[in-house]
Amino acid sequence: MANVGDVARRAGVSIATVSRVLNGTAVVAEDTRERVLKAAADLYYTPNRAARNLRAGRSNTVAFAVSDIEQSEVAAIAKYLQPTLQTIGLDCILYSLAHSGDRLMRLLREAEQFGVSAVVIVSPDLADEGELAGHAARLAGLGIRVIAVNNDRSHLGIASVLHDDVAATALSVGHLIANGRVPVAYLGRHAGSRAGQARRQGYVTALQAAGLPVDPDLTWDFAYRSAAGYEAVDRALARGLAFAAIQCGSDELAMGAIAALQDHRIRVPEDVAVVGFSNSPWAMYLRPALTTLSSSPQHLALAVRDLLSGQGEMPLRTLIRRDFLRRSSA
Amino acid sequence: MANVGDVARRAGVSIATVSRVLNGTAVVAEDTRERVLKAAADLYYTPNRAARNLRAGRSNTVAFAVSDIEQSEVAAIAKYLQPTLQTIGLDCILYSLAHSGDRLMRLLREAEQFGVSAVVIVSPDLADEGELAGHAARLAGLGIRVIAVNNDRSHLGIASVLHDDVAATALSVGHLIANGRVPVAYLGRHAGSRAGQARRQGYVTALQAAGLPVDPDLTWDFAYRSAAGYEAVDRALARGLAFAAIQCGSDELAMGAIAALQDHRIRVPEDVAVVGFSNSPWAMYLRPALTTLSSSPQHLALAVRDLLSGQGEMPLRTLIRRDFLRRSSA
DNA sequence: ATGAAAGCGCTAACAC
DNA sequence: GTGTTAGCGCTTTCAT
Repeated sequence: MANVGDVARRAGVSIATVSRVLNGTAVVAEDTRERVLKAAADLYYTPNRAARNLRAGRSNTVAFAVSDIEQSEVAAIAKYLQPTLQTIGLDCILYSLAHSGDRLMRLLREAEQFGVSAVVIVSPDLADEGELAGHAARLAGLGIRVIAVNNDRSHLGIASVLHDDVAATALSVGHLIANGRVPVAYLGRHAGSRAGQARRQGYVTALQAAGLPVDPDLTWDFAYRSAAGYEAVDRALARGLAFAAIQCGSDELAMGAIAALQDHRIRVPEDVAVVGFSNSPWAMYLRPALTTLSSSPQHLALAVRDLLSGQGEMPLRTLIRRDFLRRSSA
Repeated sequence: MANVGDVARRAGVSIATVSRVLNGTAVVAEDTRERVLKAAADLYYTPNRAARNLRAGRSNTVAFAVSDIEQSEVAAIAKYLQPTLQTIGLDCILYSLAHSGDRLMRLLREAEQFGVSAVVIVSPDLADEGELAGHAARLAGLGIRVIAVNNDRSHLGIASVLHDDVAATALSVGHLIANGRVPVAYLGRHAGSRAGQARRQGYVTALQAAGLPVDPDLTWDFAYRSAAGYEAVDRALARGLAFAAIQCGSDELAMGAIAALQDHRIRVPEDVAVVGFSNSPWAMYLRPALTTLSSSPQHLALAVRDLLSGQGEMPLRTLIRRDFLRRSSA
């Protein structure tokens, strides 16, 4: 593999001139310039990343830390984030957190060693907030930016790009109430999840705005996956709870919930309306087609790019709206 | 950030000794060893990756090239691959191909520049085979391994780790036939997909083994997503085609297919049986619960790890079986 | 406008 | 058993 020395020799110039031409750092005589470019092309020269990084003290890679890449909204973000960041010369290193707070802290602790220039966290999981804020501040001092996506960590001084989940859930639950679908239950993990808390907050807001009581029995704190949705509804029915609608914290949960309802011979939407969250690609192909809240992974990706390419201050909070997508399930 | 020099100074030794202790490359007196370790710990020393990579001429990162991270089987592989490779000191750089052959070729062409030590391709898309084989051979010469996952590229000399899709589909279609669910249709992209071709091959094998004709009208070549599944079945019904079962090339397709059948008031499984492919986390929460073929992303990840950690020859083909998971849809 | 040379942090070959 | 030193490939002063 050719290096600057090879190119310099072939072009009959010094390595400094090669560097100048290739990086456009200084004015070089036109004919020299052309000789260098020709030589570089002839030799299929490509700069060595490790050497560049060593020299620069930076790495142009961001750690993309995800709680669970199998969740549809997380996968959608990954899909758009990688190509978007590539346009500004950044690579994405995938880092699976597997819902482990320890793994997140380890990543933050070792971010320097990892040699990343930024950490993008896509994990709703709760974490030791003091430790998180501490790491973020320390890394900021080292020039390593920490960004939270689809989760609000702005109160920790961490730049956060997210959907307005409070408003979204309030909008959706408002619709359910307006259509007489009461009482409304809320199904979603929130004890251990920032995003879950925001979503539940919207639910509570809508109930209060309508002057309805918040029944603790109708908030079911379960994980995001379909299995959890099934189990939650199955248990609620076993307890004899009455409800006319379920607002879910994810489409996967909604799918599990609908399965449980159908297994109990409860019709959706006639007997119980169900609303999902974040419009998975398959949501409109469930039967009944799933009513849900929209998701804009492209917008999230662009906002992250802007944060990472911007030089100065980063806005601490970027909010993206979700729309109510009415289909058949509610 | 502390470096070897800082540690050496603090421990009162030379940088070479620090390196020896930290890497265990040579015997060092016990007390010296301890002083060095203490100093390193005190200074929170962590080796600089760029320097290491530059020195070693390697990078310990693998490019994880995926056609579409939103597809459930691809996401599952990503989920297991990253932590598995981390155990042998490799990072995964995510690289979205977005089903573009050009992007794959660019990645292969620039793999050196990218500084990756291996490329793991998880893309069923067809590509220019000559070019692909050429790049793989060139990269092998440079010590950069190319591995195909969930796709057979072994005929190009590329080490491939995959499920035995031919056997899996044959098994499943055999079941359908044995239960009198004929004629069986096949729904899945195969004109542009290696994996799709293998799956269809299994379908043809099963039909022939049973002495049944292969009706070209009953092979529907559509993309993997739910929307495509819906469209395929909708069109088949509009054409008045008769069939008693559909073997699908993915669970997403099966979901779309079931929606289309139900919209046409055709009952699943009573009128038409439907089988998916690769057991998505949500497959058992569809109603009817989706009969499908199992998937073993953990096994794939382990096999990839073995290929990447092995020094000598890599087996050109590692096959992992899929089981028939009988649920309600067939 | 161009070249010589230093140095980023690390490892390993070579002394002693 | 330990220290000295060269050098991986690159960018950037500092000269000229």
